[in-house]
Amino acid sequence: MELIRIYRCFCDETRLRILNLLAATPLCVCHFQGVLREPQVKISKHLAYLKSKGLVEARRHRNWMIYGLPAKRGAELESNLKCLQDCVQTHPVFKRDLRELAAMRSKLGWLEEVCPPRSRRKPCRA
Amino acid sequence: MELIRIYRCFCDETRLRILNLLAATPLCVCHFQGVLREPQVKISKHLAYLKSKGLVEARRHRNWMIYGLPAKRGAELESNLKCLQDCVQTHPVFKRDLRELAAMRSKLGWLEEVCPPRSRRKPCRA
DNA sequence: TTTCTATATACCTATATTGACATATTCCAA
DNA sequence: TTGGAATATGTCAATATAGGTATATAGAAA
Repeated sequence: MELIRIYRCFCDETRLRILNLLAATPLCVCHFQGVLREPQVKISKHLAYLKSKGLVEARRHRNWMIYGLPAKRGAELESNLKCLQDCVQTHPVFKRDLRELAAMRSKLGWLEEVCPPRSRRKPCRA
Repeated sequence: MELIRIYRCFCDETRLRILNLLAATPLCVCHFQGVLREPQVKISKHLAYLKSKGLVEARRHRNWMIYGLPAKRGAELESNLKCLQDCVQTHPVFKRDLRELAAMRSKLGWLEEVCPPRSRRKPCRA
C-alpha cells in the first residue's frame, strides 16, 4: 500500500529533515552534508532509501547527484508532504535546517543549476 | 520526536485500519476482531503498541477493554489523523472496514456503552 | 470455588532498519 | 591516464518490528 511506503519513509528523523529541505528546492548530496551535518554515507543511504520508495527522484549533473521531490506525486504523497510541512513549521531542528540552507544558497548563489561548475565556486562541503 | 512516534505507528496496515475505525468511535478488542478478521493476539499487540506510543487510550469496562483516540491530542497527531482520513477515503479496505463496523453497530445496537452487558447480547465476536 | 470470556504477555523466529567502516564507482580535470 | 571530488555500495553488528504459538491474567457468572 502506497500509504505504508510513505509512512515508512517518514519515520526517520534524517529522512524528515531531507524531505523538509527538498520541499524548498532540489539539492545535491553535498548540500545535505553541509546543512544536516551528518556523515556522507548516512545521507546517501537515506536518499537511496527514499528513492527506492519513490519519495524522491535523482538526476546526475556532472559530478553531482541532484535529488528532488518527484515531478508528479500521487494525492497521498502530496497530502502527507503538506501535512508534514505544517507540522514542522514550529520545530527548531527543521527551522534551523531551512535557515542553514538559505545561508548556503546566498553564499553560493546558485539558481536552477543547483551545483554550479567547479570553476566558479568552492566545493559545497566547504 | 513526537512526529516520528506518530509515523512509526502509521507504518503498519493493521494499525492504520485500527486508527481508521477509532476515528469513528471507541471500540473494544472484540469489535476489531470482528471487523478486521485478524487473530486476537495480533490486534492486541498492535493496540498495545499504539497505546505505548500515546496514539490510543484504553479503559476497562467490565470484561472489555475500550480503546479510543486520546481525549486531548497534540496538533501533530490531530493533523496527521485528519490527513490519514483524507487519504483513506478511497481505499477499498478501509471503506469495507467502516461498512463492517456500521453493520456490527446496527446489529448489536450499542451506544456509549460500547460493549453492552452480556445478558443483553451475543458475544461481540459472534 | 470453578469456569468462561475477553484480553494481555512470554517466547521464538524471521525480517527490516540503522549506523559505522571500508571500499567501489563515476565523472571531471590536469 | 592519473588523481581527486562526489557519491554509492558491501559488510557487519545492534536493535526494532511483526507474526505465530502457548500461556497468563482479570472480571463475571455459575
